[in-house]
Amino acid sequence: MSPSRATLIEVATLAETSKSSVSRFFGTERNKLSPALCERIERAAHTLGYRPNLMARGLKGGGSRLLGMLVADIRNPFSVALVHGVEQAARAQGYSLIVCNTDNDPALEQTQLATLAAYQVEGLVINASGQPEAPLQTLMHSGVPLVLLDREVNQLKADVIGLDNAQAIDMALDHLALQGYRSVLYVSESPTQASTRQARLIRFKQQARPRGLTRRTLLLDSLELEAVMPTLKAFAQSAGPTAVLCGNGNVTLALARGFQRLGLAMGQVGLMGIDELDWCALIAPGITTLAQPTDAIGAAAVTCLLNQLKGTTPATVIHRHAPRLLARGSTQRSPTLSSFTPEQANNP
Amino acid sequence: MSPSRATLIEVATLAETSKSSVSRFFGTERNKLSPALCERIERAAHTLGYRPNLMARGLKGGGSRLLGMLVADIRNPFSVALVHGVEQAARAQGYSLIVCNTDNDPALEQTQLATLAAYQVEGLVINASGQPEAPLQTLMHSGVPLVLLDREVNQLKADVIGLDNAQAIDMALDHLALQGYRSVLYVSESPTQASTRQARLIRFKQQARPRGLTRRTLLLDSLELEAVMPTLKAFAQSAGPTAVLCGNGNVTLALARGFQRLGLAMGQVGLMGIDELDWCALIAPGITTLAQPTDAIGAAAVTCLLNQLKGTTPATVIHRHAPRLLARGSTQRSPTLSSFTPEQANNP
DNA sequence: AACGTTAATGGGAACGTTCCCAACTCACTG
DNA sequence: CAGTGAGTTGGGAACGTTCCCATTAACGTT
Repeated sequence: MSPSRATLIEVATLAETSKSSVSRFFGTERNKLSPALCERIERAAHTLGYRPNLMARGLKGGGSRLLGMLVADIRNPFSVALVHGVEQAARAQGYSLIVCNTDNDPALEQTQLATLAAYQVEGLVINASGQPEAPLQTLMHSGVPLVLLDREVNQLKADVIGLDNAQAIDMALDHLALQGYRSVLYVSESPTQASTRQARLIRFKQQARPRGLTRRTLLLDSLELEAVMPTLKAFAQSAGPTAVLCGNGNVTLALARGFQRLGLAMGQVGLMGIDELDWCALIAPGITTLAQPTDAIGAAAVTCLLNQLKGTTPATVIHRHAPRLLARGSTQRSPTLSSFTPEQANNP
Repeated sequence: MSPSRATLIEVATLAETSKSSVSRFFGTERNKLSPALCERIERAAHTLGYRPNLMARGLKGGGSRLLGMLVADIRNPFSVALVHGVEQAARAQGYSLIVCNTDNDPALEQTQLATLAAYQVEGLVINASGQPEAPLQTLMHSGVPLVLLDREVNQLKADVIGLDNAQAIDMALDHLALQGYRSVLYVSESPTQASTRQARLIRFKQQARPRGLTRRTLLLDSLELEAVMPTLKAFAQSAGPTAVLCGNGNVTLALARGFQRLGLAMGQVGLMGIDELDWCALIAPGITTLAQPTDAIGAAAVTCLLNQLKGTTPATVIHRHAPRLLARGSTQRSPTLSSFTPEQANNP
């Protein structure tokens, strides 16, 4: 009834050879086989529809060819872009990716980590939501290669790959200053858990004044409109040409809502965000953003992982990637009167 | 140096018992063990930091506790929402999910399918990008439970779970008619590959006229603005209050761009989309959408899969889920003059 | 002609589990 | 007091691979 999957041995029998040879054929030693045998095996495998059982392979030293990835929030488009980059790079190297979402829940994160480990992944890409220092320490100690993506974990001495946050903040401030804004409000979600948020916030505090900008910050536990409005309202009425800088995509969304609710004209009050989103070019007059090179970051993570696996360090992996500035109308103080089009908005 | 993972046997030795008992402890037969033994094993496992090797378990009949999911386009927010729903439900049932993205590439789809099968997944959730009929047929035949998500596959006799497309189109048409539009343009990506697109298109063609609506369709191979503009321009100038209905989220994005480029006022020319997106409430005056219950759909898929696994069919799984109408300004012909706010826009 | 040397193959033992079956211990029954 | 049965426990054989080592054949070299 159910002709459950063919096995190595069945192929061997049909090809009139031994399991060793068939194993070699599907492994890395195909060149050690005579052309004749190769062809017999090929044919047998094909008629039986044979596919190696990766579980069995993973069991015996051959390696599971599996990479694990932990994502803090799979519904965040930025995270998804990272997943996409990592998956693509992994596939290119012959690895599969098992993705676990933690929904920003540190407890769930621990569970998922255990699960990933249980599947004998050969390497782990971690976009942490909490600070799972202990379990990761254990994992590293037991020889599992490990790369942190976007966010660091406290004391953990591991490779971290992500945006060059300092450069990003600098670029943002330079752009805002150049556009004539004199006072900047930096809005971020609570930076206690995520290293990236801290790094950006600190850099902002250091670098605003040297550029002649008055600075102010707003740290949010919730992105509800109610949490945003009072500060935004007060800030919009304060002195000097003012601009708001958003620490990530979610914040940009929240503030775009805030602007709309207050009837603020983007540009007149500047609005700029880190992370590029589908709709940023769409909302008139277009929201200026710093786009992260997510595919490159994902690929770098995989490269880094495989380097660790091989023990070699052939190509240097770039840990801090530069963002790309997409300048649009939301940081232009006096809008050109020509009608706005997405095309114009997409070009810096 | 690397105290690689503890094994069942090591735990058994430390607990001074047999591997059978330890296996029972971590399996489903813990109740067959005496409390004393349980505690010894518990302690031993804890001091050794033991975690069962799921690869080994998967090898011997115990089941891999792995579910596979194939996603057509992981960068589509709708797909991600489905992944989230499936993952959540799977976890609740003690299963892990391995997600493979096919980037809408049928060739890649075949590869990924093979990979998933190679990992001995216990069940498969397929959001097809092509028509991988043959490989799926094989898979089903070899006893792997299988559920199609959102899209059907030609001749394949398998459960399909997704939106009630007919109801969705009916709801959209009802809404548009009620709002006073008389002529509707339905825009969809090429419906050759995706059953969902076909179903919606057909229903639209059937149901528009009975509601007194003049109908027109636009099928797109590309979502580039150039492909959209001519038809949109012509349609906007045609007779009767006109409205555009978008077949999915991507199309909604493309048409929002088109409206903007032409300087069309949303509402005056209606705009409505299937799939809810972050920014639909944000773009003044808010885009009316039909939201899919993605979590419910994902959960239903898992339930369906597990029913097949158990052989029982306890609870009936709803295959056709109803959408939820989010009425906003983009389908309101004469905008109320009160200032637009997202809050108002979110309530039907 | 006897001897390495290399290339191509085959046979078994692992890998860490689960599952089947056997064995042992009790407490009860007849 | 043997016999039955349930409740526990242990021993071994799988599962489908890979890897190590042994074997064979073929080919030069001395």
